[in-house]
Amino acid sequence: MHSLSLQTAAPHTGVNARPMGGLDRTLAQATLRRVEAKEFVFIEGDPTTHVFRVETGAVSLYKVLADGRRQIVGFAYPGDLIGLGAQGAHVMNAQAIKPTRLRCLAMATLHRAAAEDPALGLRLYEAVARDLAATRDLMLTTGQRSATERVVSFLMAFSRRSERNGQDPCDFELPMTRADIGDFLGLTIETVSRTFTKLKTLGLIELPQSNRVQLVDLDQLESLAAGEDDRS
Amino acid sequence: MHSLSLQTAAPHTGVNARPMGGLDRTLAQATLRRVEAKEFVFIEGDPTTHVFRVETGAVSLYKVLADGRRQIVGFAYPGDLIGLGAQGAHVMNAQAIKPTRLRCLAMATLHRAAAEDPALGLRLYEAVARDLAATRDLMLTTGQRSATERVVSFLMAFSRRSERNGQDPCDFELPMTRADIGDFLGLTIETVSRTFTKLKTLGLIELPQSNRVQLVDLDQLESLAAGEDDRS
DNA sequence: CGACGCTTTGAGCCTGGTCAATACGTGTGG
DNA sequence: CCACACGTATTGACCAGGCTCAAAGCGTCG
Repeated sequence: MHSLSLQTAAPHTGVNARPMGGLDRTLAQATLRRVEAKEFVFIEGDPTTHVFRVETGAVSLYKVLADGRRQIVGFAYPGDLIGLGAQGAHVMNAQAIKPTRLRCLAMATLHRAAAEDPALGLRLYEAVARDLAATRDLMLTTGQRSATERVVSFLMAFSRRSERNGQDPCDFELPMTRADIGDFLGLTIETVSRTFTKLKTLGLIELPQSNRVQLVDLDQLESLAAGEDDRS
Repeated sequence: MHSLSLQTAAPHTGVNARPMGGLDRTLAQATLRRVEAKEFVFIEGDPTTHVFRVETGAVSLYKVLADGRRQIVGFAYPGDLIGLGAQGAHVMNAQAIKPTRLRCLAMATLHRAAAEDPALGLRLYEAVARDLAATRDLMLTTGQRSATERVVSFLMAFSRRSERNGQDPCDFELPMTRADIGDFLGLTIETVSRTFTKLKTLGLIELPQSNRVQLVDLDQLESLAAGEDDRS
């Protein structure tokens, strides 16, 4: 059980903080910060002074090219840590996609805590490793799957995440816009939208509102997602 | 300087082992393993018993979908560590792309060494963080860039890597096939090949042999790579 | 020399991008 | 209360970049 971590996940980067032990205690007394939708938590180039844990809300993590093209590399939801793994300066942007509350943990504090609690260092290591695994899964998706496969994979991953959190895996609200989904999956807004409509027409999903999704035919969606790599 | 790592890099996943301190000592006496081209170092699902450091040769790291589509998430070159960050079982395949020698380090040994040398744990953490950064860079490329931009980015990254290793940044040999490059960049063999020919026609590169590349016009290539995200 | 693996090149097609118009929802101000 | 504006989403028509299928080239090894 000293095993180095790594796990599966998907539109869930940012690291899930399941049994975070000592970290929880440390974070409980960390200062709370509120950010509005579209407000930045940190920006590329910012010195990495803090690590944040999302308490409520949601945050998008992305990189941009000089000409503005944007790649969202992950979304962080309640329980996820963001800002880990950056050395000196952040190499991407973290922007809230809805009103969000965050626990702010100074790097210095984190290091102090890690020095006292050797298990904490391992925890952080595992957190980053999990992020890495999620990012690679995403790469497999954006690099190899068709538009429909990508969107369905995304929905299924979100569904699993819902379930993990004890919520309905077949009826959830997407906190992000079509543009966010597109920049996450490497598609345009239009393609994302068209794909949603197609899935609705096929009777596989329902869209009571544009941000609310109901998965109707899980089996068929599963098969549309195509070739869940291996595991599972 | 307890700062958590993260750095830039690109077709260079697998983690570069610059000043690896205690790890070097540990690895120096680790057993050596030779694998032929196309031989596997480990396969998805294998128990993670060892971590490997590439001594000579090159290894591709990839995930596959059920239907065979393949995404190479990185290449490991001499000095790079592979197998880190996996928990219990490997989640991808590591396959040599040319005759390769590896140092094999048992997980148990690694943990023992980490217990004695606190800096080592940090090192491993940084290694994984660097991998994560490289993977995200790659995501930006495969998700947002055009075929030409991808191929040129790839070549430029390879060139930088050559330079880091004290070799000619404008004349190098690609150890991988067109298929590997394609599966790395999310393109087909044909597109990769056509793009190479196009760059040659434009007078930006030379291809004395299909695996040997000479970069002729660095400036123009640089601009073709388009929007180096931010840094730099 | 022939076989095999890798690469290059060609022709045609299709998925997804682009450009553009319209719809929808919410908040604001007259 | 309605008109309007703004941001987001949907839909349509068209286009093109990259994929597919197919046929040669080329190098290497037996």
